[in-house]
Amino acid sequence: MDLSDILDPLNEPQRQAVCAPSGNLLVLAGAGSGKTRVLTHRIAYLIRIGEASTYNVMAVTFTNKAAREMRQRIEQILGTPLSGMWVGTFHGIAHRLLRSHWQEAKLPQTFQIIDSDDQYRLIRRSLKELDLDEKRWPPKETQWKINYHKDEGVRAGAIDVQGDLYLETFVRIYLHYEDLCQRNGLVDFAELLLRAQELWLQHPEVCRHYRDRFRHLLVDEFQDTNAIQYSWIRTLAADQSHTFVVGDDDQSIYGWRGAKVGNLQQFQRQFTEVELIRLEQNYRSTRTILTAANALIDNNGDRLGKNLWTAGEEGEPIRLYGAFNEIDEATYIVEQIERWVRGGRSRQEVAILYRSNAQSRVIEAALLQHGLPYRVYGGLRFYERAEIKDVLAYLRLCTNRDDDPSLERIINTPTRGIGGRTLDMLRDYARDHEMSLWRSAERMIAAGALTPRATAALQRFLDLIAEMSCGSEVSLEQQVDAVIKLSALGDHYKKEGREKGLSRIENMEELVSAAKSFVHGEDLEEGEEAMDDLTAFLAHAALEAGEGQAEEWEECVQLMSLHSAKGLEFPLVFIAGVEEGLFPHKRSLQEEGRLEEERRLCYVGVTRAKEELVLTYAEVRRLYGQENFSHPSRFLREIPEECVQIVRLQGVAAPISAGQKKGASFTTEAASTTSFSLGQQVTHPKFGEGTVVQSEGSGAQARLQVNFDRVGLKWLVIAYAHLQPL
DNA sequence: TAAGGCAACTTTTTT
DNA sequence: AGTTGCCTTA
Repeated sequence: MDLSDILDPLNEPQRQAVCAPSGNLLVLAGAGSGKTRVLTHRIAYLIRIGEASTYNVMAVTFTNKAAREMRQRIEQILGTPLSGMWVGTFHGIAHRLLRSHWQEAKLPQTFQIIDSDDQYRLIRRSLKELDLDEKRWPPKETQWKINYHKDEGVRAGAIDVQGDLYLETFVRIYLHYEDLCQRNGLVDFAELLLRAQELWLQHPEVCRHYRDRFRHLLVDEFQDTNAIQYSWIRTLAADQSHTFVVGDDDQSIYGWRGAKVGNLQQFQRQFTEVELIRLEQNYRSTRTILTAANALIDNNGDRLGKNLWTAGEEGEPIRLYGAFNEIDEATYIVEQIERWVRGGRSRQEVAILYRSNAQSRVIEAALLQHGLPYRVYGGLRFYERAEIKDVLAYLRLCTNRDDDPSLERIINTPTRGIGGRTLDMLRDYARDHEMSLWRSAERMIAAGALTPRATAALQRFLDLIAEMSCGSEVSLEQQVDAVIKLSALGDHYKKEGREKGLSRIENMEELVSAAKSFVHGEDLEEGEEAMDDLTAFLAHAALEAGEGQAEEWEECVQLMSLHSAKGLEFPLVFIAGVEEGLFPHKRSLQEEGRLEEERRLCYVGVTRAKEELVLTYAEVRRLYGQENFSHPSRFLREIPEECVQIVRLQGVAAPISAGQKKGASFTTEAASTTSFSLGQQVTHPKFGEGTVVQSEGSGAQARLQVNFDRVGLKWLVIAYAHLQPL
């Protein structure tokens, strides 16, 4: 048997992992150490040597993108399509199970998946129905709490309130929400996993079936699994499956949303005879970058331990630029990118990373000013746009009339004379008679319980939906098209103003073509043919929200948060805003363990860089309309000096003219022969070194505000302060 | 019913 | 600063 195409591209530890005998394996894969390669080659290997067929393998990832890539790469190696193999996200696979076993899972066959926006609306509705004040029960927080419990595998009924009034109320909300979902046939993201887990536990015969089948389980990014995901895998694996887990505790950055780094250790303890393999050879970054990354992460305790190394070159030093303000910072970054491009390199190779999305604005402005094309990751995705969600709501109502949230969304969009009064009456009726809004509308019309005007408007709406639900005779594409035409959403959005309305209409057209190219049923198994095209399309829309922008991303500088940069790599990386308070973020300092997570985030950022890394911070940053004075991040001190080249322009005022409204590059000649300018480095006999950040007054009263490295902000009268320019 | 004004937010994000 | 959701007013 020829295994060379699978094994030759691997180094020793990688090969060990790929060829390990069937058992439980934990691969601790450092950044850039070829984790995906190991995963894909492992699967290819198992199939090639006949240890498993595609039918026996389940591979789980966190994102659809990762799942797609994995499938693609394995197919490439094996040169054959992978039918029967389950490769997908936790949620995607759970969904698939629930579709096949909707009865055992106690779901209606037409159940639909709701995204967090839909969930938010449902929770607000629950609060309203329970007569609870949103001030006391902020919907966002309540939503977070419910999801937290679900992620921990805890149902409302399982919470012991112990006479705690607050907790008791929370449980009432949680219960009500669960009830609402059940009655409407709706399943939120966390519910998918929880239901799937309960399906295993309550139906051992179902569980046994899949256990026998999936003798090989592979899980990517294991450090990101939460409690329910872990126990789901644990339940499925039992002691019969071989579980191959890949992760990196140093890249765990999602603790704040319930991910448990501890699951890596837990896996080691709970699964039988876990072999541990470390991948430490890095194929991505220069030695300098790795030295910095290693030193940085070494400040975290409680690690599984790992040291990245490379056979490659030392490379350029990491550059550190201390900007005067965020505008100066952005200008510096853009100038450096221009230099890079002048040197014959491509814009696509450059990424600008930041801790919080709000930072992108200033950088975008600078890029725009210099005519550099860029692309910002994050933000609203395709299926999350209002107009798309509107169309989807119509479609969902076509499949399931009892979907109240969808009905509420579009009953008066576009406006058709069904106002708040009518809706309130509908809601009351629905609640009193425990039925859906749709049925209530039918009944109330029949009973003549509404004004003639409202009755007519409602009837028109009911007829409209009936007209749209032409059933399975027409194609998916035609149905989507019909909904858009009949709903008159186009006209509705046209009123919204030229630019915006036009793009919304384009998006709706895009949805039609998405429906056209949507193929469902390629890889169907027994019990799955029950799902019709429309249901499958709606599930797809909910589970895969789509790309941020479908626009061309060639030759663009990439802007994104540090979180979304995980898993990517770029020859030139900027990390902007490396300041105390911003990175590490001040809100992470309150909570236990969050600082370590921030450090891991920094580690992730640093290890994105292949060739060059530039870190920047600003002395003054305007954030939320407030000027903030800050200090370089502690993380900067944790990077060895010999890796870093400091590029602050000494003794010369930073170029602050751009956008600085008043006092641009002022001087204070009157008080002293020495002049100071904003951003200038100075030294004080008592306070040490600092930066001039603000000025006030003139002549003998002229004062300067200086941000000192050691003692922070001070106002000083120039005439007495004995400041020396550095 | 629709528009306009005002107050209250503002870490990170996938499914 | 800029957005977003809520409430008032026409």
